[in-house]
Formats: sequence, structure tokens, C-alpha cells
Amino acid sequence: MNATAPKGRGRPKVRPQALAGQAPAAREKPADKEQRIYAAIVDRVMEQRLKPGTRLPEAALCELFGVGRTLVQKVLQRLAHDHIVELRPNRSAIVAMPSREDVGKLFEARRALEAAVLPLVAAHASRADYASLRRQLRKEQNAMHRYAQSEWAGLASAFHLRLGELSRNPMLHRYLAEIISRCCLVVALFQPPGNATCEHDEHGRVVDCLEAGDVAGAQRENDRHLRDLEAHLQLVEEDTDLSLADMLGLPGRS
Amino acid sequence: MNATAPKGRGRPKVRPQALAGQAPAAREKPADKEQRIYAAIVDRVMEQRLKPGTRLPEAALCELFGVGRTLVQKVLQRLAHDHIVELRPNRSAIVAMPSREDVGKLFEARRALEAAVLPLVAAHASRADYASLRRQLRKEQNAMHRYAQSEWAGLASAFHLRLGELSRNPMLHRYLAEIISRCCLVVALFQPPGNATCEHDEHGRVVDCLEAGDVAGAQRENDRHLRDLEAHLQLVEEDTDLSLADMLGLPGRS
DNA sequence: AAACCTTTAATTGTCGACAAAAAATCCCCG
DNA sequence: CGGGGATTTTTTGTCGACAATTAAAGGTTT
Repeated sequence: MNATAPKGRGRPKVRPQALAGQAPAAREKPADKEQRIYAAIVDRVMEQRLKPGTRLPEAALCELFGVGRTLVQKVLQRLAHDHIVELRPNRSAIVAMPSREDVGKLFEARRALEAAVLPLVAAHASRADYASLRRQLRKEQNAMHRYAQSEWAGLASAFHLRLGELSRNPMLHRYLAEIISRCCLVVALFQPPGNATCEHDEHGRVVDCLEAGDVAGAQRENDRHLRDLEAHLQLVEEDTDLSLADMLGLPGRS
Repeated sequence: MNATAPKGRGRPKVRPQALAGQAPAAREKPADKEQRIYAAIVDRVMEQRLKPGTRLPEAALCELFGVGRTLVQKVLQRLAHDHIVELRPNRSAIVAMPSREDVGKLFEARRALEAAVLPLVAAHASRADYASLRRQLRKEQNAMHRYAQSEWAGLASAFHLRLGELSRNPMLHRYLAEIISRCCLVVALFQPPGNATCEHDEHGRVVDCLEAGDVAGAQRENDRHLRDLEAHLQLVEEDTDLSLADMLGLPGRS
């Protein structure tokens, strides 16, 4: 028996993957431990380093973050509530894998919610808010032109997230944040690397309309933008059903 | 020392209140235990038997439902995420007490969300759906005319909830459900008993517009209905701050 | 060689235990 | 008689322990 080909019985051991970036050096407030773990996982999902379908065993997370299972379970519970992870009974939690139907409903909800948010933004936003929005927009374009995709993906999401924040409504902001993080998941799932949607400053046009007081126009532009985004997804899914159907439909010659 | 006036030291014992209706007779699926507890508490809040500010100690819930603290904590976590209960560090969880500002934001979010949902309802609803909606409406009116307030409150909420369901969008449905349950909380908090808002079939008019294909009209009617509802709240709050201010402002003569 | 059964380890579900924090009471002192 | 601490009790925060479930590999039979 050698190490490369374990011949022992039972289930093969899975090696805990590198996930946590920073180790907890000094003692921290006990209340924020949970938030730290939650944020760490969400960030990894948003920047697409944690791909959909990745298993998240509790024990591994415990070691990585240096906490007990109770904390990890609480975090997983919250992540599951936000549909970031999928929680199956008596099975490992996995990063959520939305189905094709889910994606349709997800974007439908996003369009509806952002359309509902825009009037509030127009009503509440001050000149300084628009200025900071423009600043963020420039950073975004900068990243896009540098082909820094992973960074750009985060910034593009941040724009929409900021819109939710500018609505000055905590609940709508939270809902939008949840939907956007799910959309990042979908992009990671359906968009092979390198295929970035080259957007021609669609965000900028939304801000233009907003600042000019044209709410309906902003809604129209944003709706079109989101539909573009959805349409550019490569709707192919490496499903087990598909391969099984192939194997059954064609009598294998090997 | 007698039982009516405990003179022992330390914190006085709190008696667990009657909360759980049915005892778990036979063994049930372990997966649904959590759902049962969650639903039980939400129901009590919706029917306003659990009033805002009521303390919910974990140990009491454990005894009442016959489960360990882990389960209870999971449920409380979920309830807190939905803003049904408020979870303060190292303190008992209490049924949420939204502030006056929260109420404004809450109704703002509700108006925005329902307005966003209505077009989807009009797009997806079949004739049978409208029929069942009408049936529900009649039950609601019946309860109103019988002055069965607690029942009516539940049915009135159920109407809006059903609208979310008819949008055929699980996310928007869930968000609306969360907002509506919070609104029930608010009504329980700001509306003294017996003061029911006598609505003149405002729900019916929404359905009329919807069935006639007049989405904008439905949105207008619903928006007005919700503003009415908010306006009828008695914006008085028996706050500890208020009574304290009273005591400090007026030199007591007793 | 394919299907079935057995074995084994991984993994979650749930619980009680212990420590820490907070609140209410009592005691002491002015 | 009132105020400030010490004390006790309650209550939550967190953890490891044990049982139950699931998945995977090995072995066996046809």
C-alpha cells in the first residue's frame, strides 16, 4: 500500500481545501466571529473562487476557522437561508447550484426588485451620492479595460448593490443583496472563464437617467441591461441526467 | 416565605408561558421538528397571541416543545433572520418591536414589492386562480361582518400573501411573506384591540382591475389600500423612554 | 464481468455540560 | 429611608460527545 493509491477500505479521506485566508491572530469579540466566517465564505463565492457544487463539510470549516461546529452550523444555516449554499439532510452542504428554471425566476425577481428600487433611489439620492456612484463607475470601467475579470465581476455587482443601498430602505437593500449574490453564483456556474460580457457603459446610462430625474428611463435601461446579462449566459449545464441519457440512448461501443 | 411572594435571593423565576398547543404524541421525522416549532411561533405571532416584546427564553421553549436547546436556537436564528424576533447578545430573545421609523420603511418596502409583484400576477394567473382568490375574498368579508377580528386579520394578510404566491416567483413570494408577517407584528403593536380598519372591499377592487387586465389600476388601488392601512395605525408607543420622560418632566406628586 | 451485499469511514443531527454575561435581589452603609 | 455594591440566579454562547445516516470501497456470487 502506498500513499498515492490508498487501498484501505471505507470511504476515501477528503483533504480539507484551502479556504480561510487569514488566521485569527489575536482574540476577537465573540460576537463577530460568526460574521467573519459568513463574510469569508460569501466573498469567496462572489469572487468565484468557491465554485457551485463545492462541498463544505462542517469539520473542515471548523479546523479552517478554528471554531466549534455550533458556530459553523449557524453560519451554514444563514447561508442556506440566503440560498448561497444548499443544505441537504445528512449530507455535506454544498455551494448552491441553481437550476435553469431557478435562473429564470431569479432574474425575473431581480428585474422586478431593481425596478421597484429605482424610484426610491431617485427620491432619496443627493448630489454627493451621484458623485460617489460615478466614482465607483470609473473604477469599474478601469478594471474592465485592464481585463481584470474577477475584480470587475465584483465591482459590477457592487454597482447594483449600491443602488439598493441608496434606496435608503434596509429591507429592499437586503433583498437585493441576496439576489445579487445569487446571480454571482449563476454567472460562476453558467459562464466559462474568459467570456466576459463587454458592456458598453450600461450602468452609466442608468445613472444618467436617474440624475436627470427620468425614473422611467432608468427603469427601462436597467431592465434591458439585466436582460442582456441573462441572455449572455451560456445555457449549457453539465448535468448527470444528460450524460446518463446519452449513455442510454446510444449503445456504447467501448 | 410563602409561594405568592417569593423572598429568595437572586433573579426571580419566570414561569414558562403556555405556548405549545399540541404535544408530540408519536415520534416524528427528525427533519420536520424544526419546521413545526417555527410554524407554531409564527402562527402565534400572526394571530397576535404572542405580543411584541414578549420574552422567549430558550429553556422555556425547550420544555414546551420537548427538544434540546440546539433546535430552539436554530429556530430562533431563523425567526431573527425574518425579523419576527429580536436577538440581543446574552439576553433573552423577544418578539420583535419595530420602531416607528422601521414601520415607515416597512410599509414603503411593502408598497414597492407588491407593486412589483402585481404585473407578474396578471401575467401568470389563470381563471381558476382568480376564482380561488374570489372565494378567499368572500371568506374574508364574512369574518369581517362577524366581527371575528383575530380571524379576519389572518385572512386579510392571507389575501396579500396569495398575491405573492400567484406571481409564481418563489423569491418574491418569500420576501412578501416576510414583510407581511412583520406587518402583522406592527399591527399588533400599534393597534389597540377592537379598532379594526373597516375596509370597503379594497381587496376586491384590486382583483377587479387585475382580472380586467388593468395592471396600472391594480397597482394604484393596492398602493392606496396600503397607505390607508398605514395611516390608520395609532402611532402611539408605550415606550419605557416615554414614561421615563414623563416621570422626569413632571415632578411627581405621589 | 456485472450486480449485490458487507464493511468502514465520513458526516450530520441532537443533546447535555461548562463558562461567561446580565439582571435582579439583598445587604450594608450613609 | 435611599443608594451602591456584592451575590445569586437566570440565561445565553460555545464546545465536545454520542447516535444515526449516508457514501464509498472491497469482497462475493452468479
